[in-house]
Amino acid sequence: MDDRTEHGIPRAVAIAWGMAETPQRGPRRGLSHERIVEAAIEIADADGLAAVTMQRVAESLGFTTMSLYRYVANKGELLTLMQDAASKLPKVDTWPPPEGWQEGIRQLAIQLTEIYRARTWMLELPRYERAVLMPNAMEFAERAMAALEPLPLDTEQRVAVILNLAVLAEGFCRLEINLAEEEVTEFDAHDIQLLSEVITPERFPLLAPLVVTGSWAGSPETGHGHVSGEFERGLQWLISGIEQLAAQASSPG
Amino acid sequence: MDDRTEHGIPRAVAIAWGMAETPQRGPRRGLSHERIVEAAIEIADADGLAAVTMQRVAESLGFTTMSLYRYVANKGELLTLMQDAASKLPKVDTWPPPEGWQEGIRQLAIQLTEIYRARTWMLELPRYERAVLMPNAMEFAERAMAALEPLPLDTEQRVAVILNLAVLAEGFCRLEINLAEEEVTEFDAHDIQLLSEVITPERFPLLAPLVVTGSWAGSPETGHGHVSGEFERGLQWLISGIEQLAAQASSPG
DNA sequence: ACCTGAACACCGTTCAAGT
DNA sequence: ACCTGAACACCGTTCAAGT
Repeated sequence: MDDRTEHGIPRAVAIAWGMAETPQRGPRRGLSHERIVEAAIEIADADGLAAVTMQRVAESLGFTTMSLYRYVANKGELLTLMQDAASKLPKVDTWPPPEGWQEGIRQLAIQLTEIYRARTWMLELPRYERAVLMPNAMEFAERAMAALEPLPLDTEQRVAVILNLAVLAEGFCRLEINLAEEEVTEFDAHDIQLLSEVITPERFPLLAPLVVTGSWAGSPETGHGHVSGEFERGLQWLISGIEQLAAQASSPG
Repeated sequence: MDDRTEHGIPRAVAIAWGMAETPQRGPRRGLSHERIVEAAIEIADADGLAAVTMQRVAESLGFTTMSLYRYVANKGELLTLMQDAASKLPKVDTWPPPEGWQEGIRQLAIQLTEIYRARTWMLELPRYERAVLMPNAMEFAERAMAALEPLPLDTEQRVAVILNLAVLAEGFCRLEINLAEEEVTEFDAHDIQLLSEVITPERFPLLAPLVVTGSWAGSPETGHGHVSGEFERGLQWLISGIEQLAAQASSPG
């Protein structure tokens, strides 16, 4: 099975949109794309992405490993489908929110971070196991477009807002998880003492003091080491940048 | 070999700073951390990250696979070391640039994207094979701090700028590579026709028209599909956000 | 058309042994 | 202390065969 359809569209995109025909004739057909993806996500949720092997996914469904290959060209395709399925935004009663486009932007950003934080395995997926044209990525973009509608921006500007929003949210989640898992967690005074032998004021005049005080990559006990404050600032800069642009656009000259 | 030192510092960090003692006594010692990392990077540059196996790295150095494990606790540690070694910023004559902090910020962002674009395998590294305290990450932060020095910001604000800068640059490189490799490259009118059957104006009233015209995930022939314009906008929003903050700080009240 | 079973060509990593 | 050689416990994926 090739991982492209007869067209330029990746097979995973076609499957996600339900465009990959799975004919009804023949034996049992106990399996389906949906069931396979669902089972894989359950395993990732429970035991992490490394636990998602073709064997284990199949086993959890009561089928042979090889039966999966009738539905999926390779493991990467399955991962791409998992990524999209896990990206489903929460239902909202009214959209965009009446508080204004800034609130809409902010809510979308927060919803993205909640998705990633609930499923950190999503940020462990290989870079290429994602596609722009998947249903839930489109849904995100559509909601963002709706929130931005009252603004006097051209298409490219709107697209830029959406991409920056997504990049910021994902990037800071990644950073947050890295910091939580890596060095920072178990830092103590002794470690900092040790690091300060190489991170000297001579070599890092501006940064060395911050490392010592814990302001840079600091430990949780110093009140740093979480990065959500920096994310909110970035979001605010994005929003005020858009405000400025909108003001220019509506009063030209 | 454990992947932590006796302290909370990850072994990879200690190695990168030259704090992991490799005693001189004993047989040949033909190997070193530097040579191993260098060899691994050469392989990644030539044949991609997937080609970097312990066997191939060792082989390219003329040693047994297992000899590597005397220097590196596991493959992940090697990947972390590769990440940092490949993150070396270009030498600059004068820093920060005399044109002002905005130019400094911009130059740093561009330098980051050039590093990633030259070595796309860096963006394929698993999320956890990165550490904040590695030498070249520190060097980046130090340069950014130097560029920001004239500004009346507090420490947390400066840190926020640096993190947003890094997140933006990396995120857009990732996006750019995804778009180049994935669906977009080989899109034609027929594909769009096919997609427009599921991406309908009913379900995606604002986005569907953009997909048809190629403004969203468009093909190169329509002039879209590259994302550097959106990155520059984000960078500009970041910069004007900082300008605004700085103006507030210097004229309080 | 759907699923199975056996086999292949890899991985990273262990362990005990050599010098 | 440094390196080797053989072995282990996995992977994803192929292929030919069953129903």
